[in-house]
Amino acid sequence: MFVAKLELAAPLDPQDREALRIVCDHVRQVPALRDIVSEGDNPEHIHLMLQGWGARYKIVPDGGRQITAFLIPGDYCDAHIAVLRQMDHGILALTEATVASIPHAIFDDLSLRSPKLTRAMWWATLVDEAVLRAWIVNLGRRDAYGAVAHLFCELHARMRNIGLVEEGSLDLPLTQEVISDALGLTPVHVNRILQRLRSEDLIQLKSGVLTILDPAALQRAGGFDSAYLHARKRGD
Amino acid sequence: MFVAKLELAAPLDPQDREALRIVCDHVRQVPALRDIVSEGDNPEHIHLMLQGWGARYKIVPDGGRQITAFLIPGDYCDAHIAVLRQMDHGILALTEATVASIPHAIFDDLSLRSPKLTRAMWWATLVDEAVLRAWIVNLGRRDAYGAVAHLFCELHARMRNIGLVEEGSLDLPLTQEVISDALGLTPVHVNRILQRLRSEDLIQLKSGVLTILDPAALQRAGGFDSAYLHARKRGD
DNA sequence: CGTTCCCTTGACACCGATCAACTCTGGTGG
DNA sequence: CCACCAGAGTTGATCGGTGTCAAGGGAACG
Repeated sequence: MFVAKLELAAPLDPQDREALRIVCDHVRQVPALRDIVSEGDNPEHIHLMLQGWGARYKIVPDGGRQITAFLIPGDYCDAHIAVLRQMDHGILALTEATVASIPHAIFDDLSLRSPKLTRAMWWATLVDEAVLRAWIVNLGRRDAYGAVAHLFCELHARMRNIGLVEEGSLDLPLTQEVISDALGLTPVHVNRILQRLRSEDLIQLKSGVLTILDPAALQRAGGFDSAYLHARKRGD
Repeated sequence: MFVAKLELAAPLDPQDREALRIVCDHVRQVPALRDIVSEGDNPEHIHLMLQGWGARYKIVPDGGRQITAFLIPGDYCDAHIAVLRQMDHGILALTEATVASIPHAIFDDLSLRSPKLTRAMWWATLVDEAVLRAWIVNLGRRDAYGAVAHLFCELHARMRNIGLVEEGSLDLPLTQEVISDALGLTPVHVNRILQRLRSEDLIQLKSGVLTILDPAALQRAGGFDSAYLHARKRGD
C-alpha cells in the first residue's frame, strides 16, 4: 500500500520497488494508546502505518496536548529521522495498529542510491506539509463548527484515496477528546458541535463509524477544497 | 546563502554546488505587498528568498487571511511545484524582496541526477514541516500571549541562524495586522499583547526593529524549545 | 451487575472579537 | 517649511464563542 502511494508521485524502478517490499516485511503490532515513537527518541527504525490509526502530538508545558496529524494506513510516521536526528514530537497509536519497521540505515542507503525513491519520499513530505497548512487555517481562521466540518472532509477524502470509504461511511475510531486535541477545542464543545452537525443531517457518527450524509453541505460548512491534498488517483 | 543552508543537511558535491550557484543568477525584484506566486499558479520557476520578508497565506471563503509561514532570506518559496503540480496557497512579499528564480525544468533535471541535492531539499522541507507543527501547537493550545511570545522566539532563532541578529535585535517589518493573520487573532488584540510584553520588559518593538530584552523569560512565556528547528549551526 | 470510559447536559466565566473613535508617524506636494 | 493625508498603532465599551466545572447517563466489558 505504501509503495502504491509512493508511485502516485513518480514510477519507481523495479529494484526500488522490490527493495521496499522486502524491507517492509518487518511488521510490528502496537496496542492502542501506546507510543509508536516518543518525542526525543532517536529511533533505529522508521515506521509505516499499515493498519489502524495513529496521531502525531506535542505536549505543551501546562499539560495540554495538541495533535498535529492523524496517520492512516499508507502514511509514514517518521521518515524524518532518516534526515533529521531526533523526533521533535511523539507518535501514538490511537487504535491497535500494525506498522512496518525499516532499519533506518538501510533506508538511508537506499535513498542515497535512488534519486527516484528520495524524490517520492520528498513528494510524500510535501503533501503532508499541505495538510499541515490546512490545519493551520482550520485552527486560525475557522470557528469550531467549520473546523470540525473541514476535518471530517479531510479524513473522508484521505480515506477514500486509500479505498477505505464505502457508501460515504468510514471507520473513525476517535474519541471526542482526541478530536478536541486535534482542533484546539475542549471535548465538551466538540460534543456540542457534533450534535449540531447531526441535527442538521450533515453527518452520522455512531460507534466509531462516520457517515457523511450531505457531502456538499459539509464541504460548504468547512470551506473545504480538496485541491491541497494533491490526490493523483486514477479515477479522481 | 541558500546553498550554505542546504549544506547544513549534508555536504553537496562540488558540481551540485556550482550548478546551484549558476542557476541562482536569475534574480528578480518584487515590490512590497505583491504576490510572488499566487494560489492556483503553475509556475515555470521555483523561487528562493534572497532578501526581504515573505509570507505563505491562504484566504478563507469569508475573506479572512491566514498566514502559514514567514519566509526569510535563504528560504525556498515553492520547491513544491517541482514535485506537485499546483500551488495550493499564495506567497506574498511583505517587504520589497529580491528572489532568485530557477526554471523548474532545470531544477527537476538537477534533482533527478543528484540524490544528495534531492535529499538536501527534502531536509529543508522536513524542517519546514517541523515549523508548521509548532505553529499548530501555537494556534491550538496557547493563548494569545504565549503565541506571540513563541512566534518572536521562533523568528529570533531563525534570523540568528542566518546571521541577521545583532545584540538581540532583528528587523521585523511586520505590521500588527500581519502578525494577527499569522496567529489567528485580531490586530486589536495583538496590539494589547504587545503592550503587555513591552510593559513587562520582555521585548522592545519600534519602527520595525524587534529587540528581545529578556530571552529566558520570553521563552518561558511562549513555552519555546528550539529543538524543533533542528538547527545545525556551527557554534550552536 | 458493577466498573470504567465515554458521551451528554447545564450554568457560568472569560478570552478575544467587534465596532468605533482617536492618535501618531512618515511621506507628499504645495 | 508647513499642511495634508493615508496607513499604522492605540484605546475603550460591549458582545459572543469557547472554556470551565460539575453532575448525570449509557454502553461495553469483565
